[in-house]
Amino acid sequence: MTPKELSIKQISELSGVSTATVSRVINHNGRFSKETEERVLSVIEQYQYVPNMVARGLRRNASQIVGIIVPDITNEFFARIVLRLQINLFEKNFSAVICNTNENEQLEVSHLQFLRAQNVSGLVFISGNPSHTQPNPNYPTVFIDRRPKDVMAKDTIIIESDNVRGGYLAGKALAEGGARRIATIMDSRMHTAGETRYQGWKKAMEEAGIPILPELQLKVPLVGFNAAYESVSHLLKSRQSFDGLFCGTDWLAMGALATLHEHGVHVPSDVSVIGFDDVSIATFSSKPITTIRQDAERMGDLAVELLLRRMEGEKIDRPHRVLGVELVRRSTTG
Amino acid sequence: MTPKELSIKQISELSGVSTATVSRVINHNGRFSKETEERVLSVIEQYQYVPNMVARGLRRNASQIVGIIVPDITNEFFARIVLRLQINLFEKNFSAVICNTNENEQLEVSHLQFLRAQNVSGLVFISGNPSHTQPNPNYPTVFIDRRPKDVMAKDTIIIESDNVRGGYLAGKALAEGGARRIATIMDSRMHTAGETRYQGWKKAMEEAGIPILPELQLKVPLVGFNAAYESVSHLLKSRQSFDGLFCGTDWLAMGALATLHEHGVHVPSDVSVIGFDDVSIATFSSKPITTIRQDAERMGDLAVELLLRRMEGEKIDRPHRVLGVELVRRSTTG
DNA sequence: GTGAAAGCGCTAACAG
DNA sequence: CTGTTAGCGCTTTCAC
Repeated sequence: MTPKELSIKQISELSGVSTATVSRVINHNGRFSKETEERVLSVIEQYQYVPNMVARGLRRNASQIVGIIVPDITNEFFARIVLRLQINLFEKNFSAVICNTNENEQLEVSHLQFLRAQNVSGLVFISGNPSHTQPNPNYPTVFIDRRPKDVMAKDTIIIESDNVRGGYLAGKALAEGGARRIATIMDSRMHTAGETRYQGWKKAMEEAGIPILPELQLKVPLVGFNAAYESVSHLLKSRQSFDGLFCGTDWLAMGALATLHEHGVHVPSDVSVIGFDDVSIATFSSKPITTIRQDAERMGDLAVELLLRRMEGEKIDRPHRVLGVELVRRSTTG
Repeated sequence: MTPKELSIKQISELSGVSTATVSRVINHNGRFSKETEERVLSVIEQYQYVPNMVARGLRRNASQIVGIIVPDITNEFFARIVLRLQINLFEKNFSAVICNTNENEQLEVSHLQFLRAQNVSGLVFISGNPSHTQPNPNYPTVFIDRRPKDVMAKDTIIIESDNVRGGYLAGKALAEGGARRIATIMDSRMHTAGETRYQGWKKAMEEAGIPILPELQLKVPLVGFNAAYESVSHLLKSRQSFDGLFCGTDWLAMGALATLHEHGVHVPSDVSVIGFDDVSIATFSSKPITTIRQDAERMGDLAVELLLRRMEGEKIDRPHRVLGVELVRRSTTG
């Protein structure tokens, strides 16, 4: 079914040289004369010949493919990262195979196996765990957003936001806004990103002398609107009072805001709310959300840079990069 | 750099048979005994052997890769389609290479060439033009959302929403809401999706006996918030009065809503607004948007089904599929 | 500067 | 049922 493309063989015949020479010309490997080069190049141009990367990949044991593992491409924050990855990779002549895991470990394992079969040159985990398949060959890998659970080599490439600082900024803003009974709502899977945000928040609480009330620390299994909606709704019904809420993501904040609104709780006068990520909903929500901004684009850029360098076999000086975050004040805080 | 995986050769040695037999076992091609099968399978299991798809692809002239061309993965509507594509493809043992074109034809051509080099088995264009590279081999292809410009074979697979009806529903709703001076804001590139929406809207206008005022028909080069914001702002300043606005996408509606709000124009009492797509912002915007819902998921599912069938060489009975749309009433219409 | 030939990992005739 | 062999398109020694 797939149409037959013409091969290096035909090009070699058409230009009256051997395939070896054509290959050299294509790869700028020298050892050919100016004239042959021109001739070959013109034939290539004329016939719109495109070298078969699959064959090259087989021969060189290096496809030009990078696998990207992401929980959900539909999540804007991840999509923004993926977009940058794709753009940067393409510029360097790599293609990106995207795999959505939906946070499902089982699925992640299958994807990994699949990527292995595709002989990918490298791997990018966005907010994912590296699956623990025993003989998981050491592909050049970079982790974005979430640190791998397992203890890993010192030179593991990790790119993440300064989540501790993000949590801290959020907690501090809430405290300075006068909140004293502060709730949090976090992803219950408590990967490092969530964990560290929570740590930062705790630090801010300590500094402000605000007690951490266990009954106000919500955990949700899913990271979306509905989970927060229900969880906060439950909290409200249990008559726990609170005047501040730190949400692990903007969408969690959206869900919370919806419940709050329905229960007649006014934001920010009754309760101040802070999100995380700064995706577009934070700007355009009915009540624009005060949030912690992460630089998704920078993450994507950096990831490709480091991955490519690692693939070249270069030693990465600082494999663990922590990117700055920023508090963006909008309408959910006073 | 890429780690060396073990090959069919080693597996064959390990299990004391020829590579041919191993291959047969792997591919369920019969012609081997129950015992050899078990032995080979157990070796494969034990060593976690994964056949190299690159080599197989080379030999069979059919990679297990499908190329996806999409303007912008960051656009939720497209992301939702891509997600379904990826999930469905993976289920059938295909991987998806995502290429963002940012609506740039030049870039699209490069991507296509690249995919050609990767020897993809098929192509999915989401809202894209098939580039007009002359010797563009006939890869099995499906178009989603936007019809290719060029005249194409009768059996071209196209999956799109019933945009005419969508535009019609929007126009009708606006008219029934009492609007008489109705503006539109559309993508100026006027691909078929936008074009047909506009046609439907015109039809509704005619039916309602509402004149189409050229000065109220806005075109924007980009499909985002800012473009609409500025365009509508300009319209407002020019003192053209209008009481209805049909937007080509929800994000266009968002931008319009923002300007309207800033100029003290109340929605929906002064102006009714309708969007298109029904992405999440339509639900969660400060003013939930009345919009035309498209079924992105269904598009993705259908696309994979038809693409796979085409790749199998099957003849597709109805290659042009038009999916139903639905008016979702929210707060921007009375 | 150029070509012949081997081989990447796999599949598909073709023999037996 | 099983093995031998050729070859997919390309790169890469190794000769010349």
